[in-house]
Amino acid sequence: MPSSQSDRSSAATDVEGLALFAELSAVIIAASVDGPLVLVRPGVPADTLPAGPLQSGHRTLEAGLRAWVSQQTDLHLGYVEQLYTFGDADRIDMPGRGSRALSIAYLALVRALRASARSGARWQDVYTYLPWEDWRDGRPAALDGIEAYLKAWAAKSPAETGALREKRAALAFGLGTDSWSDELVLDRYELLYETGFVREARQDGEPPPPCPVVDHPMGLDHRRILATALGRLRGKIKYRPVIFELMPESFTLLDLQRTVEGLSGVKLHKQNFRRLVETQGLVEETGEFQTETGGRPARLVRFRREVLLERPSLGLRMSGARRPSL
Amino acid sequence: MPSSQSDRSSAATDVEGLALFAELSAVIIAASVDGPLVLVRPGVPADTLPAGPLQSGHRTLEAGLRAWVSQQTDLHLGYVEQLYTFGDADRIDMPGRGSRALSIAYLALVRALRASARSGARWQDVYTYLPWEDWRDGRPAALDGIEAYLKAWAAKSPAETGALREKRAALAFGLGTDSWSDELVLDRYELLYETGFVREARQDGEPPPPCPVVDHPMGLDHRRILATALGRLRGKIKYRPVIFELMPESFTLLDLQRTVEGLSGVKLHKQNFRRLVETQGLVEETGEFQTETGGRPARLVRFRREVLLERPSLGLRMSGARRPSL
DNA sequence: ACCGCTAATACTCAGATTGAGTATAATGGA
DNA sequence: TCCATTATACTCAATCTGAGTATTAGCGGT
Repeated sequence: MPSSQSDRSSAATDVEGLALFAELSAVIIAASVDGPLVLVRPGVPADTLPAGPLQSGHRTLEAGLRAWVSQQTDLHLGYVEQLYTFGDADRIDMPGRGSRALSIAYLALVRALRASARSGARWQDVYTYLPWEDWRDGRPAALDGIEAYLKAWAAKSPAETGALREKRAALAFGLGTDSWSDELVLDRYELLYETGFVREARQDGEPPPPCPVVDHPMGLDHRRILATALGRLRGKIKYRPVIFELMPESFTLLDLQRTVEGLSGVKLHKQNFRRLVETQGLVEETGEFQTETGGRPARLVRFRREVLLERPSLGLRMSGARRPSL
Repeated sequence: MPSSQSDRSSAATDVEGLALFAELSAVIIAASVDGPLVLVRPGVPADTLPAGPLQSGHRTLEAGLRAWVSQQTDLHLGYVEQLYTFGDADRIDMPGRGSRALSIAYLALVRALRASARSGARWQDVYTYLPWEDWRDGRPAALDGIEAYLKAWAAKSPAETGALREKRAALAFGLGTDSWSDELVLDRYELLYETGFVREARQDGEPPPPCPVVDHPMGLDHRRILATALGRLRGKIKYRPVIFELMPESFTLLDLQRTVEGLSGVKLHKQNFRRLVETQGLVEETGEFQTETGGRPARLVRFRREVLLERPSLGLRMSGARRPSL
């Protein structure tokens, strides 16, 4: 029986007796030419992320996660980072009084794209689940419905809170302005959850929004976890060279740019992007060329691993993030 | 009995039967004129952070944390954010085979400084526990010993790994260069842990480093948690206006600067700091003045809360972080 | 009333960084 | 050979940054 090891205050209620269950879940991201992919286990009511319970054989949480992933997918995880621990009492319907399911979510980046047959896991476009996050081809169509829906939601409440709601929505979705903050993924998701726009937020029988909703179903709170992961990753690539965890050994600068664009969901200014990569010294030439470019052949470069031991904070600050022509 | 709710692969070992115990712990930070303070429960072998077990009455993790803190300290938490979940099997000596203690750590910022009598909790200078992190009065004395110790540690291993170790240490502590990265708190701690410099990393009987070690004892992995919190906070104040969670209703620009300097552990260029705060529109005048400045009276300002609803990413980018005269 | 001390506030300026171009160089295919 | 296409090089103004200098307004003492 576990008991408090350092608590000296008087706990009013049950110090013992909460049956805990911890699940390790992983948002595994890979890059494709069309954008970021996430590994899911396709399921009948909804897709889910690879996950498994924490076991006594796991010396560390990360080791446990790696064990589950290799058991379920044949994939070797490179970069792994802890994302967030979810533990609301209602995150799983009726887990039973006195028991609680925690979910410790991790973000992992992989190079390979071999979907494992062993488990039936499959790579899915990240934006299948978060279609309003992709601005690479201009304003996402899903935003029309969302914008109207949020306006109605704001109008539905008294003036005071209505104005506040309006502001929150405007901030998260850049309404009214011409600025889109790529990192606010979680803020946007939570707004859509709060308003009942995404399906997992609605009770049985509650009507869907009057506009086409394109949120491919995900189980439990997995869409929230995915949103957390995407937001974190979009932030991280700006100050740490994690993007290279997704790239093959050698690649062209355009490959790199496409990968960054896919993740951050916006188009970048090509010349400035190269300038940034070059001046930061993030890559070095391999001496080889990629000829199937459709135009002049491109130098193949590789990540300069030494930068990890030179300056502590180096990433792609995304200068020249430009709005796709409104 | 909890059981996996979404697992379809064959778990090799015990899917059930791991007795879990989750502790909610809090790094509660407040500002004083001399620098940041952390709330601790002074203890005999070592100080510990306020903490308590997750209970079934806690609807959310954050609610549970707030409940424990108000029970133990009379403090009202304002800003709260989840930090990290620690769960290595060996983080507590021998919790028993088949049982595991998780610690879900939170960072909280408070304005008030009333240490609660109810629990005997006390405010302590953050740098009591991490003395090598404070560069406000020039290079911290503790670094002399650390530098020598790390050099010896690197030399102790074969050339190959030795060089790597040297680089890692140089990167984290800015050895050789004149740059100190305030955010690398956790990297530095982990290096000191790995080398056995901090006392909690040493087995019984293992000799302490040959230099004076000034790491005031902290229980369990609480120093690691504190390091995580400080690093996160140092990063966050640069792009989010969280610093104002530590400030009183009205304050002078110098008060604000001192608070930022205390947290980030470096001195800033005064004129540029003000320029930044002003151009970002982070504060507004109250019309009143602070006269006990020792010189010309200073305007009292307050945080412009509206900025939270204007631009999404606003903080004190710490331009003009200057090295204290080496 | 004046002096000197201290800190607040205002203004300056060169160098670096950014955002947004234009210009030129190699390919493959019609 | 011309053309479409992409890579790569170079330019330039606007802005941002780092580091100053200059001026202002209190206080305490004489």
